[in-house]
Amino acid sequence: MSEEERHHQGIDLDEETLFVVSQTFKALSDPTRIRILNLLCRGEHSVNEIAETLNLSQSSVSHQLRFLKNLRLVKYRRAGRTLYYSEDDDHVMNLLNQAIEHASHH
Amino acid sequence: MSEEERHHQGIDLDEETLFVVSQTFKALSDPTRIRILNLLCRGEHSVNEIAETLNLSQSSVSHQLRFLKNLRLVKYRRAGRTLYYSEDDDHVMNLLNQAIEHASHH
DNA sequence: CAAATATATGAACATATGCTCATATATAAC
DNA sequence: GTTATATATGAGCATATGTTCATATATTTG
Repeated sequence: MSEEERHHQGIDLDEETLFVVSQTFKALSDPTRIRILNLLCRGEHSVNEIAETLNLSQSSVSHQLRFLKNLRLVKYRRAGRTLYYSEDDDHVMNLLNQAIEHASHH
Repeated sequence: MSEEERHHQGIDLDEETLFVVSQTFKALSDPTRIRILNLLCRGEHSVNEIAETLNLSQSSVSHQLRFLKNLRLVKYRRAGRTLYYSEDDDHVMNLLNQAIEHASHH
């Protein structure tokens, strides 16, 4: 059995894979972060735009964006004093969209 | 724009969808639960088998199985005094396997 | 029924998490 | 430089989470 095939069958996950997977899902396990990522699906937004659109405090949004940035799920570009955040991980966004798609059909 | 199309574009998630999605990912955000689900990918296992195979306490496994059972991610069948647990949500197992597959290629 | 085995459960505890508040930093306009 | 605006950061707090320990429940065996 090859290395790749074993992954599909669910045999002993190594420590690093386990950590990465759990961290990834942890990022998607909070309603606020889901709403932020879901908003960024539509395109880039500044911190204040996110806060106003989702009715969250500026501080809360900034903290969550730092969290998402550390996991490289979002990135930003600066324009003057405004930072425009956007998504930065197609694979994770794909997982999120699959889950939303599945959950919303009920 | 139709209801279905809006989901793909990421506009306002309703409260229930948000809750279901966050709960689903929360289930997948813990290393112990990931290991349990990953083991159940290979077929049904009793509580003690899971505990021994993954080197976890019986109590911890039972608690986590209750968690997973409440979310209908696992089910069980009784054989005497032994309960054999197995996976019960193809969609979520699919999300997990995608993440594992992606993470393990690094 | 009693003893043994498999699993479930509840309390307690330490740690993690997400928010708010206050304040700091950075850029722009004047 | 000073002021205004956009964002970041750190402390503090309440709640959530995962584990262990002790014990309860359920099923089988004798």
